[in-house]
Amino acid sequence: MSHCSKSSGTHWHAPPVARSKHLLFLGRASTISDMPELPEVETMVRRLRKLLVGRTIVDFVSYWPRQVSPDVQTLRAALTASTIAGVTRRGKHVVLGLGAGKQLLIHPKMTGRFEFDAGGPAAEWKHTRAVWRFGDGACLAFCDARKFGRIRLVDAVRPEPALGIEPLSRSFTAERLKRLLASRRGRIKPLLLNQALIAGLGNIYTDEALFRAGIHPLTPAADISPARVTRLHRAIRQVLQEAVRKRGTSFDWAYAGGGMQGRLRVYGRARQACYRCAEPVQAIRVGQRGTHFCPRCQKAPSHLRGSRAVADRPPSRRL
DNA sequence: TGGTATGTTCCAAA
DNA sequence: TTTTGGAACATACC
Repeated sequence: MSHCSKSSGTHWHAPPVARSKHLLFLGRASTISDMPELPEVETMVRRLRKLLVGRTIVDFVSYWPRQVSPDVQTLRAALTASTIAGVTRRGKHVVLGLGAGKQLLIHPKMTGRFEFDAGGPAAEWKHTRAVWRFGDGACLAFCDARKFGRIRLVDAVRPEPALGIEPLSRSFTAERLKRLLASRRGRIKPLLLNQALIAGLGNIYTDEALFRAGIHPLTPAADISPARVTRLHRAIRQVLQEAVRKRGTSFDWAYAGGGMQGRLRVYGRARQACYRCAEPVQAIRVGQRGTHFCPRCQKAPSHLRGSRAVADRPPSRRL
C-alpha cells in the first residue's frame, strides 16, 4: 500500500521503528494505558493529568495525518507553545485543556493508547501515530494499531461533539434515565450504546449493566417498567464505578493494565455457567455488536419469547 | 483463511 | 421521523 496519496505531504514520514515488546517494561518509559470505554478513558485521564498538567508543548508530529483535524500544519502551529492546563474526560474522549479557549479532544476508539517518556524521544513504541514533545524534553505518544483514533482541536466555548449525559455525574438520576428511554421505540442495548444519550457506555459495560439489572438486551426501551429502569440506573453506575476502581478491563493483545476482567459476569463468557443461576451465558448479535446475557436472569421480551432471535445461535450469525 | 475485536459514521432501507 | 442493518475505517490475533 502506498501511504503518500492522501497525506498531502504534511509531516508524512515513516513512523519510528517499534522497540521489541519486552523493552517497553524497561527504563523510564511507562505505558499509560489503553482501552476505550468510560472507565478505561478515565484511567488514562487520571494518569495523564499527573504527567501533563503544566507542561508546555514545543512540537507536535503526526504520522497518520488522516486522524487529526484540522490539518497537521494548523494543528501543530496551534499546539506549539501551548501549556496544558488540565486533563479531563468527556464520554470516551480525553480532553487536554490548552487555555485560550482551546481543547484537544482525543478519542482512542478501539485500540488507541498513550505512552509517556520523561526522558524524551528515546523511547519509541509500536503503532506510534502522533508525538507531543515538551519543553523539558519529555514526550507523549499516541499509539493506535487500527488507526481509528481521532485527535481534534476544538473551541472550549463551543464544546463538540454532541454527547449525552455523563452517567457518573449527579445529574444522571433514575428519573433522568426514565425520561431518556420513555419516548424511544428502539431496543435497550443499542440505546445504551448511543453516545448522544449517555456518554461513555460501551459494549462491555452495557452487557454487564443489563445483566445486573435483569434486562434482556432486546427489550424495547419503552417496555421496561419504571422499577426496572431504576435498577438499570443503579447497575450502570455501580458497574462503571467498580470498573474505574479496577482501572478498567484488560482483554487481549491490545489492552493491558486494568483489573475489571475478573469481575465481568457475562461479557466474554458465552456458554459458561451464569454466576447467579448456572444457566449457560448466551451470545447473540445486536446491532452488529457481540452481546452476552443470561437467558434465565434476563427474560426475553414477550414479543420475542420462543422466537429464534433469542434461541441458541452462534454469535457470528446476523439476527 | 476467515472470523472477531472494548468505536463511530455514513448511507440506504424499513 | 425513527430505527435498523450493512459497509467502511485499518490492523492484529487466534
